[in-house]
Amino acid sequence: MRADAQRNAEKLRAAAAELFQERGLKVPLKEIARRAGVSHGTLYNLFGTREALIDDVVAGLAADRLGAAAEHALSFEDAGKGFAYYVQRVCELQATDPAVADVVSGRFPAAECLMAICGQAQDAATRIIERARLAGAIRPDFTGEDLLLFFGTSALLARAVADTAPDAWRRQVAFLLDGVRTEAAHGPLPFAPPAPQQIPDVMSRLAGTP
Amino acid sequence: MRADAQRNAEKLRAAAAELFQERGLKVPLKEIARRAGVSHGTLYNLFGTREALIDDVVAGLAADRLGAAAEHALSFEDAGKGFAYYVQRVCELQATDPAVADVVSGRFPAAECLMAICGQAQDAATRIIERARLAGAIRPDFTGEDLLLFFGTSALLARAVADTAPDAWRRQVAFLLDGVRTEAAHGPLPFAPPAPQQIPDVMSRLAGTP
DNA sequence: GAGTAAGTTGACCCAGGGGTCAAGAAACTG
DNA sequence: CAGTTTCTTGACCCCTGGGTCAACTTACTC
Repeated sequence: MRADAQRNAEKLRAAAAELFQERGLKVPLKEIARRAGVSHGTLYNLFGTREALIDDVVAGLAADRLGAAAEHALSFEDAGKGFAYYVQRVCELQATDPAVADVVSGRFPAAECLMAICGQAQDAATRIIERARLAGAIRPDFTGEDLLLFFGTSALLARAVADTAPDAWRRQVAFLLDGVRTEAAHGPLPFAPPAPQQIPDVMSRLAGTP
Repeated sequence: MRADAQRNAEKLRAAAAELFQERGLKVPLKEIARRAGVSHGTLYNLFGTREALIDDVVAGLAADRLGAAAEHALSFEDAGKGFAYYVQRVCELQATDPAVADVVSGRFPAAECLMAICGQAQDAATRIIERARLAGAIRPDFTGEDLLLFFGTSALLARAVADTAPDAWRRQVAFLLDGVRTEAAHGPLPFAPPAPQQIPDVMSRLAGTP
């Protein structure tokens, strides 16, 4: 590979990393090229497909973060607390990084590494749930699939509220946790709900252009 | 208005009603015209904007359904049961009719009648929640805004699972209800979770082209 | 410092959706 | 039935995004 190609690939990786993190994995490729200061032809030339770029730029990072979350969750003495930590942490990652949200949601089935990560995350989730269930901390009929669906909706919510009420998703997480754990008590809710006048904005983002 | 224009408007209303119900309120207008057997120019001519068409075709229907749900919810002796009914019923409406889902989500802020309905639904929700709270059936920190956000995510989930696991959303509703009510007991979950092999499909729909 | 291989560019193609409008067709009206 | 008004049509414009490729530039090699 020629030196200038190497440089361009680097510029493209940097631009992609930025844009993926800002706006998710389906940012227009031409925009990535623009930010990298390079023709979009070059992007296609060096990476071929969006999936390859994603695998190259995002996969490792996402794997690290999700892996760390799972590991930490399993290190808790209290399996129930570990479970709660995991759910919150993954949602937090999704909220702070749209790219991670897209990874967890499996939005790009064609990106190989990414799907592998997705699978690992799912396995981790299953283990964490199983552990909490055996400890009697969560209802026995809660499954990994339930959690994944929740993550999917939570990712969308987090993105929808990001500019308006960036912590609104935390309340939904709290409802889920309270709906799933066996202990009766409701903990106090984190943060206030969005103000009524924020709702139209948030709702339209939720359903609108993702 | 000329007789043929009247006829065409009727054909367009019918086609729009069908397509809105099948695929939600952001179906391409040209497709509506195509199904009506009419040029898209005629659609623009007779209705002007998508919002006008929506107001004309969907608003009344949605208002009726949501209104009936609210009314029935308030007719329950047990305020907590009324609340649970309302949440389930609204989600059910969203699941069976993408158009209603879009109405509840406020996806089209420019459609006047529709926004009015949205406001009414919100008021109803607030009343139902307030009643349940006063009866001590739900946690006191749960608000109408929380419920609306939940409806927003639930609409997306229901649509995502529609073809694959059409009742998967019911479990998330159950988690919410259990997370929100003051009684300790978890009811049995409605339906099984989606099968693991269904998850990729569902997740990609959740995040994918809405 | 040529010659050659490698890489870059931007004009170009496509599809899909929103929207407009001059010309032609159809329905009323007297 | 002719004249007038209303309505319809489909070609046309816009835009965004994905993707390709011939012609040009640049870097490496001898």
